[in-house]
Amino acid sequence: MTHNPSSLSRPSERIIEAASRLFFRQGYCSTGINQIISESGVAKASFYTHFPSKEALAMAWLRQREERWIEQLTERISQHQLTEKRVSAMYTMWYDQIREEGYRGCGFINMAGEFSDEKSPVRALVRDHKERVRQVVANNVLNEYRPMMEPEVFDELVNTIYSLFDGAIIQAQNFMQDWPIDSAMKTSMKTLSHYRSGAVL
Amino acid sequence: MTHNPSSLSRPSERIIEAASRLFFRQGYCSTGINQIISESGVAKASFYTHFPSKEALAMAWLRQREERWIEQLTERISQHQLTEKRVSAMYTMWYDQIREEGYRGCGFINMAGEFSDEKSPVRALVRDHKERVRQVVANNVLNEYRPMMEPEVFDELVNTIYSLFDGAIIQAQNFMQDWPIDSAMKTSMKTLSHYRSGAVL
Amino acid sequence: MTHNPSSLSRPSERIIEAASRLFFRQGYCSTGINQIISESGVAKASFYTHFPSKEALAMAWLRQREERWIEQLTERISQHQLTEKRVSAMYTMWYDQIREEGYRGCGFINMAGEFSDEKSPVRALVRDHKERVRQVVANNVLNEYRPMMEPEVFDELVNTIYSLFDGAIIQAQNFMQDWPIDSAMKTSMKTLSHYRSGAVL
Amino acid sequence: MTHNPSSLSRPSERIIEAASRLFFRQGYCSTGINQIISESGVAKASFYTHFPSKEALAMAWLRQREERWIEQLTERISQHQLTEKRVSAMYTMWYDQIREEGYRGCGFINMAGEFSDEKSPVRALVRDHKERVRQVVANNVLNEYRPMMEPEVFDELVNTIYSLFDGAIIQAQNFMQDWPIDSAMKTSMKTLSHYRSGAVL
DNA sequence: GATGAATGAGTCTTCATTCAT
DNA sequence: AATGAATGAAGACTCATTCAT
Repeated sequence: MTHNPSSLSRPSERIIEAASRLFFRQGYCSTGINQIISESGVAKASFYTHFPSKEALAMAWLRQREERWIEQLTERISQHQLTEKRVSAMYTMWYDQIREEGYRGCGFINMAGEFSDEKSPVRALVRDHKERVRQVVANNVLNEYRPMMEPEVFDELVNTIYSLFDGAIIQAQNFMQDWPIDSAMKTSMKTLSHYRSGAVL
Repeated sequence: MTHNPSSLSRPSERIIEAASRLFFRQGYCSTGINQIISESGVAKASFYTHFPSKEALAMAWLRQREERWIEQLTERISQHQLTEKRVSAMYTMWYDQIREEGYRGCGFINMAGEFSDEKSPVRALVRDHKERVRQVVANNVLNEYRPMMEPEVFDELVNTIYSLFDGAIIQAQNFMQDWPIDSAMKTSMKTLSHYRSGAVL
Repeated sequence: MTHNPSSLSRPSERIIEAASRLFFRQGYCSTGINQIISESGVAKASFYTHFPSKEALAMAWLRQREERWIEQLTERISQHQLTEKRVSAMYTMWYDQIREEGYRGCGFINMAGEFSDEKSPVRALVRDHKERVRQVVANNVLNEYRPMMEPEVFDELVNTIYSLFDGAIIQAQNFMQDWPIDSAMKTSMKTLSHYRSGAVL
Repeated sequence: MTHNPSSLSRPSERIIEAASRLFFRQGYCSTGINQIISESGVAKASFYTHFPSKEALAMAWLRQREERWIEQLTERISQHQLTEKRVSAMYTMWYDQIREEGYRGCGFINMAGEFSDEKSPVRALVRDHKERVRQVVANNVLNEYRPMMEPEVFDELVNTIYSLFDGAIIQAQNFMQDWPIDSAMKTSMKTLSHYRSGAVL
């Protein structure tokens, strides 16, 4: 019966949807509660019946983003059997993002940058996210390689691929160009083949 | 009458000194003008006689930081002849930083994260800085390798080393641990040897 | 399912019980509806089915407090026959209160202080309470003295004893010490003996 | 050159003047910063350049009131030599107040009632004020009696007179009538004569 | 060059209350 | 009778900036 323009019926969903857009594009500090409520079409007090604080909303958003992000990542990866294809699937995810209007890099990293206290729960969320991505790299992307080498060597490989990935995201955000992604993908491929060939042992 | 060691004579220096500390540790948005003037001991109006705006102060700080940073980087690098030693000199610079109380990653990247408009002059400064670091990698660190390979291959090498470096900084900030630095250094070394051995041709 | 000792079955009772605690300890203005409903375990809308407004709740609480207070006072007084003992019974009631954690003086007086409009029904309730206490002093405490003196002298005695009592309560709250109670009790005793001896006639 | 309607040139004075009126008449909680700034004609931010918080303003007001109050009290007392006249001078001060539009009792007591935490600096101010009044009673009002009796007896007398005084103020506020003042003054006089006649030794 | 005072617009959050179910 | 959701108005306070001296 309710058909408002933002198309999401439940207020808390509309709030998160607005926060998602605004926190990601403008940053946490630069986005005020006023903007969030005006764009989500709820009253200020209504906002606070759904979220105890602005920070709590940020965390709700990050949790949702985490869920969807991991879901999308694993789904894309699972469409390939070959490890190399899986690695490149990770990067093509970013290719799509980077082309969107107003690319802003990794939402998690950006949020962490605005919470200087490393004990902040937001920082913990970001750490958890990054750790989970690392696990996806280990268990879903590179798992085929695990039996081929010593555990510490495998861990080293995982860390390398993962660091290349993160560095590329940052640099792509910084330069607003593709080459960091390309470069990291190429290096990742070479690294893979070297580890596979046993050159690193 | 006040002669503590950190008190600098000229107001504008004291302001930048305070901004340096506060912008880096707390972030740009989370640091108010009031805190800056109170910690630098100047009157509010005096601040605005030295800097036209908060953003201008941020830029002045970044320019100073850029200068000192490149200076320190090139100096450390120039103390070694061997390329491998030079690469490891880059990383040891971060080892020192990461151990300081309240490590906050790369000040430039963090600032860029708070200026969402990619056309902002602050963003330009950050891009310039990162580009300049890339040039240091190419001209001061890896220059010995340049004649050994095709230009595009050399560029690829530079990008790889540089991306590994940036990724490590981010992840060290995120996890507040050493391993990303270690991992990136190791991978850098291997990458070097592979490129040197011509395996990548 | 929740069966803690302080949980009362009927919602309106639980609400008054919470209000009693909170209004008394924190004051009327400083206590929000939210805290009252959260501590009484009822929904916000349920609160308003039982009480038309926050002020109405305050009045309900004061009425209950009035009832219990007078009841307790008269009961304590009635346990003694001697007028002096009865007077001291009034004060020992406060001795017990003053030793409780977070003594806050007279709940009625404190409420009156937060309702600046003297025409407010809350103010009327407080006036009624104080008048009733005065009547207890006249009819239950000092009644033995009434036939001994002219009516206006008796009224004077009643007012004196009662004012000493109220002054002591205020000062005990202010200084958080016993001496005002002690002092007022002593003076009350002396006053009694003087009036009895006819010195005041 | 500046002749604004509120006639006080300096903003901080205008703010305290407004606060004085509003805090006293409406109470602390019921008076918002917005009302204070609108009635004193300063911008919100200007308020906060003069006072760090609402509570700090309340304290500034109480300090000013304390000063003026003690000043006025001692001056009135000093106009009489006879102890009985001095005591009655204390009470006539209240007679004047009580007749003003919107009598609200003792500003200090009312403030204390709104700060439930007895460790609050406001509470400390109120305690200090009341203690100072007690000292005025001892040193300026009853000092003539001091050599006539044992120290503890004198203290007892002081406490009694002072408690009668405070009780009268509260009750006058409560009933909005004169009789508590009359009654307390009469009792004070009798108490004086009894102590003087040595009846209490 | 330096400064204390002033400011409009904004910050996040809470208020007591009402509505639809 | 009970409730989860919604709200306009107000709460205290901070923002980066400007002005008169």
